[in-house]
Amino acid sequence: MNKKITTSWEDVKKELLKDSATYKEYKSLEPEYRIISQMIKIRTEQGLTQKELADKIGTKQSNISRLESGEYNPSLEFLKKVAKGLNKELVVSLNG
Amino acid sequence: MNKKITTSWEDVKKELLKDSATYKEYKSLEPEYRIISQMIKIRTEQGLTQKELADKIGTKQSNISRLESGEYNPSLEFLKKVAKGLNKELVVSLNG
DNA sequence: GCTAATTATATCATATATGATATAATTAAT
DNA sequence: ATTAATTATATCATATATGATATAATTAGC
Repeated sequence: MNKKITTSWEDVKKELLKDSATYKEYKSLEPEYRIISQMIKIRTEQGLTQKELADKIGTKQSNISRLESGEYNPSLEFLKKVAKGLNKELVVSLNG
Repeated sequence: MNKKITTSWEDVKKELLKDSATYKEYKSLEPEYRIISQMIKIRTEQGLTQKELADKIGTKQSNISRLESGEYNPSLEFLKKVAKGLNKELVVSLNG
């Protein structure tokens, strides 16, 4: 009836990562996380660094990082600016 | 060579309206104005007043009015809340 | 026209986004 | 492994979004 009692750090990390993945998947359902994922994807596809993107739109690398972290609630204007820096158009609409 | 010198108030108003329409058309190209127009349309189609919508999402009528006026820069969260009040999903993405 | 309902505007308090700088942590290149 | 480049985190100052209340203006029903 005994399960393993000692737990390696690797096991812990694996567990943490699983939780993290679940959490991120959960979060990815929300529009703000979807748009952020899309922005990161496009930025990297274009071979842009955060700093380069920041320069293009007149802000700082740390602010791009903050946006991409998904830890806050950006304004429409800011998203529009970033979209422009990626040579994309921001589209916002209602579905359902 | 003379054009009409006296100008009626109606003429002025017509001119102002024309400018206003042009301005609104110009503004409507921007995503924030598109989404706002869509929200107003859906709200009225659903027969909801600003107050009713406000109550549903825990804010005040004046704040809905402010949003619908298009005179400021809403956050993604706020748009999401309003979308939810309209039983819709907010969709944000990059095009182009 | 009068009244009620709805929407718009003004204003204040507060929370929070944004810009900016510094620096830590991570990743890439050699 | 070291160094350089990139990204993440922390923090501060400032601007602005949001909630709230009051009231004006507009619109709808009668």
